[in-house]
Amino acid sequence: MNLPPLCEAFVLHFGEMGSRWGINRTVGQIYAVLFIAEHPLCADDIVERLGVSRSNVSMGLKELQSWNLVRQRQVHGDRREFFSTPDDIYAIVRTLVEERKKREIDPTLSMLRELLMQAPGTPQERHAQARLKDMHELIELLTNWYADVQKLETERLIQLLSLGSKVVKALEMKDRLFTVPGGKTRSTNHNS
Amino acid sequence: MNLPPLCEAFVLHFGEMGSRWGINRTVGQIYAVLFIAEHPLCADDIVERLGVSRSNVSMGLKELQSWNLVRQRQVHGDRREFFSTPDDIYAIVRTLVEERKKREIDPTLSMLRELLMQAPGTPQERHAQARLKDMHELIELLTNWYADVQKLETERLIQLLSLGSKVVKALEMKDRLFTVPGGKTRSTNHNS
DNA sequence: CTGTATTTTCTGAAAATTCTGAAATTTGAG
DNA sequence: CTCAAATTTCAGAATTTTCAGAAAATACAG
Repeated sequence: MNLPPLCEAFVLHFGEMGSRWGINRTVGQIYAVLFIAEHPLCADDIVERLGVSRSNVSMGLKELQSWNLVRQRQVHGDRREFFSTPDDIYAIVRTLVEERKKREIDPTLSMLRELLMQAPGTPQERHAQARLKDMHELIELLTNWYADVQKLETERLIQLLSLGSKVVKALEMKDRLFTVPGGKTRSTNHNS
Repeated sequence: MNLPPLCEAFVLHFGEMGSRWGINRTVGQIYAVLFIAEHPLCADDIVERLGVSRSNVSMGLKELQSWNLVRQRQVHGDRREFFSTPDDIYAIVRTLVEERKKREIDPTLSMLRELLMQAPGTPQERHAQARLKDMHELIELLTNWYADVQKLETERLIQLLSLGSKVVKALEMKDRLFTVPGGKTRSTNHNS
């Protein structure tokens, strides 16, 4: 691997981590190299840095593009294609979450919905449906939260995340302010 | 696979999904079977339902236990060991997040911290460190949010998630209430 | 302690995946 | 259009993962 030690350490770790996700090691490494690169790189730059075959890099880049995690760029006066990751790391995370949702959550949600429509034939199926219903509700709660929060501009999102659970206390205070003294505390609704 | 159609569909899907995570197909299926089971199951029950080898089930259960995703239970007057998933699906998700954090995020954070301590030798390394710093800050923001929110009881958590981004508006209102008219709007701080 | 039920570990075979070099295709300059 | 540079596809080799069945270990009743 043709990289300074610090870069190499990062790339190796990222490769390992990648393989704990569905992504294979090389694809993870390609991404890491692009992430820390000073300029967009062409495929042969990556070959040189990682010491893997040209075809392997080609496949890896194709995979990363299918995830929208790398963009293809033109360098003036150069016929080759160059690749880079977005500079904005928040944008990267948004993409990552979006894509994983699309590939893992959405299909699961449709599966669950479909199975919940069926009439259970046995007590075993009836019980299974009850469990599936719990799972479905939780996933809906989470995806609705995500869909909502995902619309915020980064600045707002950071604000929200920084607050963490303090939000709950803040809202209690607000509730107290707007609730008739002695009346029942107005509960927050549970819709998206 | 010896299961009613509805259960089988769920188990198969879960197995597929499992293999997109690091988990292998059979382990995913074992989990699914336990998740929808009416009672705790012993290893042979799982063998019968999934039609895989006894040894495979043994390995799979061991793996799931290492993730704290299944618990081992005793059935009165039976020498065999039985397994089940927690009833509370929120608890399940908490465990899942906790374990993934432990295995993926925490090691990444230490790696990043370590590399950020090093003195960059080349401009290339200097630039890499800048990128690593961005990544480190974002991960810290997210894990701090998680650490904070994770402490909430489920009821509160649901409340918080249900609100989604409406929280931001609510807080703006609160800010307005407590800000001196004409003064600069007090910004919310960015610490955990 | 003995014998049986149960679980775990081990081993090699089968399956899946990752990866490479070669061949085929695409792209664009001249 | 022609040619060379660049990229992609492909077939099979190398590697890794998964899996079943055998063997070993463990637990426990009597």
